[in-house]
This record gives sequence, C-alpha cells and structure tokens, in this order.
Amino acid sequence: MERIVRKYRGKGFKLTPQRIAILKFLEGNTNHPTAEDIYTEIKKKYPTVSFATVYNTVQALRDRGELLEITIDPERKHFDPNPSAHHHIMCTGCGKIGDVFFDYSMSLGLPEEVTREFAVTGNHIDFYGICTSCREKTS
Amino acid sequence: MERIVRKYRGKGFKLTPQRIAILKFLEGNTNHPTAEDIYTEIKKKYPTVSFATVYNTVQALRDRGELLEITIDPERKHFDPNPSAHHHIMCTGCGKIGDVFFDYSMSLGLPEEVTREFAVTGNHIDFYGICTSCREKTS
DNA sequence: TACTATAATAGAATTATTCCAAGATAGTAA
DNA sequence: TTACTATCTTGGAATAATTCTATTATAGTA
Ligand SMILES: [Mn+2]
Ligand SMILES: [Mn+2]
Ligand SMILES: [Zn+2]
Ligand SMILES: [Zn+2]
Repeated sequence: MERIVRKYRGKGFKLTPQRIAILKFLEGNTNHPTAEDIYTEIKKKYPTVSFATVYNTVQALRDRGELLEITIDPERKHFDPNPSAHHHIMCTGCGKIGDVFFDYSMSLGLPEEVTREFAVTGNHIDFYGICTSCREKTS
Repeated sequence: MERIVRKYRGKGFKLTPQRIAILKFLEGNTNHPTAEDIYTEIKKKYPTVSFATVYNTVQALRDRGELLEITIDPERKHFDPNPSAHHHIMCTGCGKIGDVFFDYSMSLGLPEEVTREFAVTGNHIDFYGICTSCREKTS
C-alpha cells in the first residue's frame, strides 16, 4: 500500500480506491488472473465496480509496462503483474498457469531464412503439461 | 484434390464441397489464416457458406490432428494446416505470422521447481519482430 | 476550498465464437 | 441404382470477451 502510493504518485496515474484494490490484488499475484478474476475479487469490496474499470486499469498498467497480457490460454486473456521477461506453463487439465523463470534467449537462435525476413525483438515460450493435482485425479 | 480424397475417404469425415474447398485453401497454406480469412475465401465459390461450417470444419480437423490453433495473436485465433511441431514469429507492425522450423526442445530444460509441479508434455515458442515490409515503411 | 483533468459507472455496442433447429446430402448397403 | 441415415450445412439466435459512450464523480493540485 505504502509502496503502491509511492510508485504511482505524481505520474499522472490517479490512485482511486478501485485502482488501489486492483493493484493490491495484483501485487505479488502469480495466479495469472483473467479480467473476470480481477472483477470478482474487487467486487467483494466495491460492489458497484464495473468491467470497464478493470479493463481500463489493466490497459493503463500495460501501457506503463507494469503488467503483461498472456496468450497461452486460447479461451481468454490472462494478466501478469510481473512484467519481467519470463515464460509460462499451462496445465492442459485444469488451465492453471505457472511461471518459468529461466532465460533461454541464448539457445533461441533463429534460422537464417527467418532472420532474413524478421528483425527479432523478443520471445516467449509456452510450455504445456499436467499439474500435480490433475495427475492425482486421473491415477 | 486426389490426395485430399484419398486422405479422408472412409475415415468418417464426409467430403462435402465446402469442406473440399476449405481443405484446398488450407493445403500448403503458410499464412496462418483466421476463421474470417477462410470464410472470405470459401465464400467466393460458395456464397452461402456459413461461419458455422468454417468453425465446424476446423474443429473436426483439429480433433483429427490435421490442424493447429495458434495463440500468438491476442486478437484472434489463427489456424495452421501444418500440424508438425514448429514455432512462430509475428510482426508487431502488421501481424504477419511466419514459421520457425527448428527443434529447440533440447535446450528447453525446465527448472526443478517447475518439473516438481508439472509433468511437461510440450512447448511452443512465440517470437516477435518486425518484418521486412514494415521496416521499409518506417525508414 | 475550488477547479479540472481524469476516472468510474451502467449499459449499449462490437467481435469472436458457439449453439440450435430445420432442411440437405455423402457415403453405404441392399 | 435406390433408399436410408448419420452427418453436414445453413441462417440466425445465443454467448462470452472486450470495448465504447455518455454521464456523473472525484483525485490531485493550485
Ligand atoms: Mn508469469
Ligand atoms: Mn505454422
Ligand atoms: Zn491441472
Ligand atoms: Zn510487418
């Protein structure tokens, strides 16, 4: 909370109660929530909060580089309050998304026919797998 | 066409004219079309074709492992008639998607804290970059 | 304390995708 | 061939995610 105020004050980002609630929910959150996850959570404290506010806020944070949009799930977007370069793994059973903190860039050289056409600027790896609790269910 | 008929006949996949047109459009297509791209193309020859048919057909093909769904573009799904394991690169200027045929699996070992939680089954790399024609425009 | 640029809200609009019920037809078997 | 039926196609409605809009509220500042 202190940290949040310090971080955003005087940067043209108004700290409204709804935004503070969203920032608190996101801070340190490694669950990669969807817009609906955020909405549902904030609604507990602010029953009149709207989806527009959630989307506006995540967009503002994305524009400031404070949050990433994750595409690993074909069904919907997930958001990640950790903007540092890292990768993800999704359980194909339950959809749970985990972090993969390892820098693979060194190993990701591209074939010449690709670099001829594209100036590469970044990469992101989607891993797929089965999480522990899903494995228990099936066995 | 011959090849197509041979491939699907007697496999419980009815070869209707619309499906044949979709299969022809997809065969060897490396453009990673969206559902709308497919629909627009098929509509030229079959003006009454419906989106439902396009979606039904790509689903049927996906279920048979003949086609992949690509998630690199946060806006919409793209389809890939090449089901072999490969990766993609998208131009952040125009959205063009290219193929990356290189097997990186050897270099993609996962940290122990991830393998403890997930039994890994696959991976897919999204690369980002700027394509030639987008670079020309900006310069 | 007052002002104003910015944000919150409800609800409509848009877009992508799926569902549905009715009518057609591909493939098979007689 | 012909007839049958499981599967397919279609238009349009339904759903779900996301964005837009007009109005009202308010955070930050002077
Ligand atoms: Mn993450
Ligand atoms: Mn491809
Ligand atoms: Zn799971
Ligand atoms: Zn481009």
